[in-house]
This record gives sequence, structure tokens and C-alpha cells, in this order.
Amino acid sequence: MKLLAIDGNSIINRAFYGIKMLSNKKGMFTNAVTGFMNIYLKLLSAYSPDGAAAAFDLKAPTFRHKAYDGYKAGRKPMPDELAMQLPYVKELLRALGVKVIECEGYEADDILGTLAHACDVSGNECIIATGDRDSFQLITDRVYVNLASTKEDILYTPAKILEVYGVTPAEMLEVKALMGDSSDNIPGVAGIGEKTALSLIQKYNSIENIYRDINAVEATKSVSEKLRNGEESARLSRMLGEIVKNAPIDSSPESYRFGQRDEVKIASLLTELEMFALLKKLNVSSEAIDTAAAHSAAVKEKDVQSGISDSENSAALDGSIPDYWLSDGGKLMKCVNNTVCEAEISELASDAPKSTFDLKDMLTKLDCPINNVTFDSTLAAYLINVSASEYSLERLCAEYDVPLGDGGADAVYRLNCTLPARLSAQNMEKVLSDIEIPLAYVLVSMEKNGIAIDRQALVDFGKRLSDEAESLEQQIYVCAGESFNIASPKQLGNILFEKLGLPHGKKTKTGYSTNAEVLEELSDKDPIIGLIQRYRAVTKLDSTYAQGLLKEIADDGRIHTTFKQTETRTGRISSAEPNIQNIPVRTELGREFRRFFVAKEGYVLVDADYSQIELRILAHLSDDKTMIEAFRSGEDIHTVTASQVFDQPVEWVTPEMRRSAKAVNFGIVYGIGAFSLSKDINVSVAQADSYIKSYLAKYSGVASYMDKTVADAKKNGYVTTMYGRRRYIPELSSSNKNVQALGKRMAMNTPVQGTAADIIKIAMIKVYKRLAEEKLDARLILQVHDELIAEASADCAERVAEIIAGEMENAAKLSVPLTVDAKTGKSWYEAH
DNA sequence: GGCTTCACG
DNA sequence: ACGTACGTGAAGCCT
Repeated sequence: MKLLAIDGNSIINRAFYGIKMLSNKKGMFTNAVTGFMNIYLKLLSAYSPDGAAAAFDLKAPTFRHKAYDGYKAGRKPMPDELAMQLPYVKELLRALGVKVIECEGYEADDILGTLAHACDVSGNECIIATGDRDSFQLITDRVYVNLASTKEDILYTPAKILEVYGVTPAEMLEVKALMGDSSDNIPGVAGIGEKTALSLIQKYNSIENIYRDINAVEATKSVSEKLRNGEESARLSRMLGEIVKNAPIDSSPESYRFGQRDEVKIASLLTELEMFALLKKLNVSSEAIDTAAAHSAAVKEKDVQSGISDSENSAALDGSIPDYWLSDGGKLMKCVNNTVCEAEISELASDAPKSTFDLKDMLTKLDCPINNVTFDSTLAAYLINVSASEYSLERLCAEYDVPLGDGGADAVYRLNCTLPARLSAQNMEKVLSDIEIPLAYVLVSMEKNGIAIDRQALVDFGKRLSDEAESLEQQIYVCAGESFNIASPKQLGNILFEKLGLPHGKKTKTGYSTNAEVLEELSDKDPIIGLIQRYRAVTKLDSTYAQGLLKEIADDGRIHTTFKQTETRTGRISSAEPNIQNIPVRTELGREFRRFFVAKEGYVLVDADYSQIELRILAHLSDDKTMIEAFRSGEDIHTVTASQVFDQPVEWVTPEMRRSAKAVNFGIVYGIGAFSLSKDINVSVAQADSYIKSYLAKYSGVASYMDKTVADAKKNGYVTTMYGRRRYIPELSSSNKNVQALGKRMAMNTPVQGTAADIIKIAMIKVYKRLAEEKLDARLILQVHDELIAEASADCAERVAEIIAGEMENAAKLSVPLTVDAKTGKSWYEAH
């Protein structure tokens, strides 16, 4: 027979370092498993072995037959990202019918040596798959080594070894003993390298021969000297380097013939790791995949029910709740118990529980009430993994291992069988049922309402901007002495830093940086800079906002944005086509745009925004007594922080101190660094660092909360908001320091930003209901993260403002008050 | 389609 | 030695 003997540790190392980091949504790394299996499959097709064995080192050998302290001490420890993948590789191999061999006190090499030797003496063939050259000494007429290299694998036979090294395989050990091997802590003979060692062995064949009559060895003076001094070390190295061939393992080649595959096991492992491509490559039967999916769903279901019983879920699982979705052609489809048919739109209005796929899409496209939706796959999939790039039926089927079928016939049904259990396992049923599903109705209503635009005023303002841009353009060309494309950072960089010779700051990958920060630094160096700054501001406003918004005005004279409900990692909603969440406000010129967002005739806009909601949430989550007291006192929080950080009474806080404190307050929420804060408020890094230190000393509850949040995130792999919305942060287990630091900041920021997102979503749902219940002539139209805007009939505007502010303030009960400023006006400019 | 820049909370 | 605050979307340049 032909045996494939795999050096497990060596191959998995190659796989790990050779493939970019991959992870499943729970933060489990999978790149080494992927790479290992690819190599394994390649070996199978290249050699068609009759059986295989995989040898692994045991972690901490308590006994070594080679009594030499520090053996292998030169090797780096295995990174956690790799160690966590080892058990999966072993389990997969076993499920594939491959024996995994580990042996107390013996290394993988020794196991390979034993297997190879056993094959050789019994007249069988053995192919050793490894990434290092140690095993060359094992090569015989029936034992070959497949060396996995970065380029392509090479099969080493005795002839190949002779060709490459000019010695026999057995002599490779003698060579190694002379030259040493630092990674194995084999000392060798000091001063002898590969070249000298090879030529010596080519001539004398063995260390024994060399030292039998050292005086007869023909070599340079210095080499002879080194050999004399190194005799003891050479003999020791020969002993250390020799691979053991009698490890206490089953050495009958026949017992390593491929065993039965455990398809269900394979399916369940690969599904957990989200390695769907491999699942396909291995031709695992769909029955096994279904069994594995059902089993994992059942286990999770049981776990959840032992905590909180949830009858809705069981109902969804047995298929008694129908699934509804829109086909590509816009037809309403229905699926009950895996039977698909077209449905009557009117049945959506019934009180019967329903499950949907992309509820917001259905609400947008169907002009019919949809009542009692108890589950939505799109929203559930988003909550289960907020970090996916999209939540299309195609991608969800791939992720959750559901056959897409023709046109997604039963895919929706199958997704709705597996997703409820997964959502329950993460305890997010309530986030779905109490926040996201009701919110979909509110968002669709807001999109349909839209906001009125004063088109003529917008056109006029755009003209003013483009005129100014044109004039600035000419002035810039005069200053530069030539005309060029000012909007091209490349050309601008050349003009500023080559032609005008201005001092350039940092560079980007592609050239000089010309961003606002760089220009600000240069502003007093040359009059052209001011013109460019103004040109940038004016053209940005003209193209993005004047021309950009004009393009988006619908036939009803209003702008209807699209609110995306499954876009952000933190739980916020986003706005696109056009984005109404980044309409200028910070500069006076930009703020003008808000004059063109108006209420229709007889109506006014009601604008209500939370005051410092994120800091209040931080006070609540961290339970920091000082910060809680500051908010309860009703004092200005930035002033209080300034008084804390600068250790001054509140009355002594200057506007400058308050500005710095405000920057520190924001920075804390983002997971601050001294470097960035120093840039933000224009002080030295040391100064910024001392602000942060004194902040964390005064608000020690915040400091310990941040530490605990990061520690919990590392332990669990995810963070949660107050309402249980979850975000996995695989960056935390990266071995890259910068990526890990990014992970920490995400861990610190997401619970705060995400809780704020939860709270305003709850407020939106409550406001929407109140306005309907009280039959007020008012509708929500926009949301800008901490701000809600409604259009209300002028005669009920004050009442509407009270309701919105009241519902926003009462959307959550925190240990500090949530305060809201509400105003009315004919335009967004006036109301804000 | 990636990169740079800049608008918002 | 390196990089440097969280979360978005849009426009324009350039390969």
C-alpha cells in the first residue's frame, strides 16, 4: 500500500502563515484550517494514497527521550490564532477517516520516522508531507518526502537528494550534525556551515569516519582546528538530530488505510467554521448537511428554552408560520411547510403571525398593510452578524448553508428554520421583535413622506457657489502661474510642493497629502493656500449639496432618502441617495443649505435632538458617580469636565479650557489616544496625555468600565449594547498590534454608540405610534442619529414638539436624565 | 474600483 | 519602528 504521512505541525504552520487571516463571524480564525485542507486535498490527488496518518507534537512533553535541555527552545510559541485552529484540523481529519497520531514524549518527526521505517521494512510505500527538510534523512527507495514550499511542492527521492546535495539521504543527518540547526537547537560544530559540512560528508560519508582518524582529514587549517574542537558537539548533534524510528505507536501500515467518512461530523464542523467552499469540494451529501443543521438548531433551541421558553420560535421552526417575500419580478411569494406558491396581497393584512424576508422592502413595494410580522430573516441575519457586507438571499444561503433552489423557492423557508434558533442563541429575539421589526414600518413611512425642498432657492445658491468657484479658479491659476486641475490632489501637490516649493508634510501612498490639515499648516506661507481652501469648501458644497441634492428632488418636489436598516456595525441607521445625515451645519456657508429643507404650506418642521446622549449613556453604563452627579446637577458637562481635568472651580473654567475638555469627552467615547487628541486641540502629545490621565483619574468609574468592557470583549469575542445588540470583534485576537488596538477602540465605542442608536430607534417607534393614535396632522420625516424631524400642521406643532421630546426623553430609563431640545420653524435652519 | 477628500453625528 | 479616535456616504480623480 501507499501511505501518506503528514507532518501536522509543519503543514499547519505553512498554511497559517501562507494564507491571509480569515475568521468566521464569531471571531474564530479559519485560515490555517482552510490552508491545511487545501494542501491535504492536493496531496490526495497528486499521490492517490491508500491511507493516511497525521502526526502532531504534543503541547508540553513531560519527558523527552533525547535528554537535552533546551531542545526546540529556539522556536517561537504558537500564536493563539493558530492554536485555536488545531483541534478543528484534528477533528476534521478524523472525520475524513485519517488517523491522528500524538505520542507523549515524542515529536511529530519521530512519529513520521517510525511510520516511514515501518513501511520501508514491510515493502510498502510512504510519502511524507512536510514543510521542513529534517525528514530528508528518512528517504529510501520506498520513502519519499513531499516538501511543501511557497512556490510548488517538490518530491524528494534518493536520486533527487543526490542531485541537489550530492549525498545520500542517510548522510543528510551527518551534514546536519556538522552544520547544526538553530531552530532545533542542534549545536553542530562551531564555524562549520552548510557548504563545508556538505563537502566533508561527500568525501568522508559520516562523522564517525571523520573522527576515526581526524589527522587524515584533508581540510584547511582552520576547518581542521574547528573539527578538533567540536568533536564532542558533533557526536552529540548526531544523536540529537537522528529521528527516532521506534516510537510506541501502531506501526502496522495496514491500520492506516482510510476509514469511513463521518459526513455529518464534517458538515457540522465546516458549517460552524463557515467553510462552505470546502463543504462543496468534499462532496458532502446534502442529507448530512441537513442533519447537521437540524442538530445544531435543536441544540441551540434547547439551550434557549432552558432559560426563557419561547413558543414563537418553536412555531417558526416547525413551519406553521408562513414565510412571505417578494420575488425578483415583484410577485408576492408564500411558503408554508416548504411548499411555495404565489400569495394574495390581501392576506398580509390578517392577524395571523407571519415571517418575512426583507420586511422593509415589502413595505416599500406593496401598498397593503402587513400585520403581525413575528420574524424577518434579513433583520435577523443582520442582528446575528452586523459585520456582513450584505444580506441578500444569495449570500445568506451561502453563509447558512441553504440550497438556493430555483429562484430561492424554498430558501426563504429554510433560512427561517435556522435563523430563529441562531438569534435566540444570541438572546436577541427582543431586539428583533421590539426594535427592528417595528422600526421598519417607521422608516418606510419616513421615506415615503420625504421632505419638501425650496428648489429655486437651492438653484440660486448653487449658482452663487459655482460663480465664486470660477473666480477662485482664475485667481489660483494666477498665483500658480499656470492652469491645472485643482481638484486633482496629484496636480495640486506638484504645484504646491514642487513648483512653489512649499514645505510638504506627510505623504499618502500615492503622493503628497493636500488635505485640510496640511493646507491649514501652510495657510500663512502663501496666499494661494487661502484661495485653495475656499475653493475646496465652495466646490464641495456646490457639487455634493447643490447639484447633488437637486438631482434627488422627486416629482412631488420632495427628497425621499433611503434609510438603510442593515448597514452599520453599531446599530445606527444610515441614509443614502441622498444622504440627509451629512447636510452641512458646522460652517455658516454650509449651514445655508438647511434653509432649503422646508415644511410645506401651512406646516412647520419640528426638530428635536438629544443633548449629549452618548456621554449620558457612558455615565449610565460605567456607573461613574462623578459623571452621574454632573449630569444630574444640570451643569454643562464640558465645563464640569474642564473643572475636573484642570482642577479648577467651575467659575474659573475659560472657554479655551472648555473646548479642550469637550474634545477629551468626545475622545473618551472613541477610545482616545494622546496623539490624536493632541492634533485635535493643538497641544503637545505630552500635554494631551496628561489631560487623558487626569480625566481617567477623576472619572475612575469610566476608566474601570473601559477596562472591563475590553476584557469582556476579549473573553466573549463580542460586545453588546444595553438592549443586547451584539457586535463580534475578531480584531481583538489579531496578532497585529495596530489591528488589536483598533479592536479595543471598537469595543469601547460600540456599546455607547449602539445604545444611543437603540434608544433613538425606540423613541422613533413610540413617536410614530403616538402621532397615529392621537390622529395628529404630523409625520416623522428625518432621523440624524440623535435628532428627529417631523413635519406638523402649524396648528398642532407645539403639541407635536411636546410629544416628540417627551417620547425621546422617556425612551430609556437611565441613571441620568435624557434631555431633549425641541424647536419649530419653517425650515431646518430655523428649527435646529 | 481604489484612493483621497470632506460632509455629518 | 510604526501608526495613531468611533460610525457613515458622495464626489472626483485616476488606473
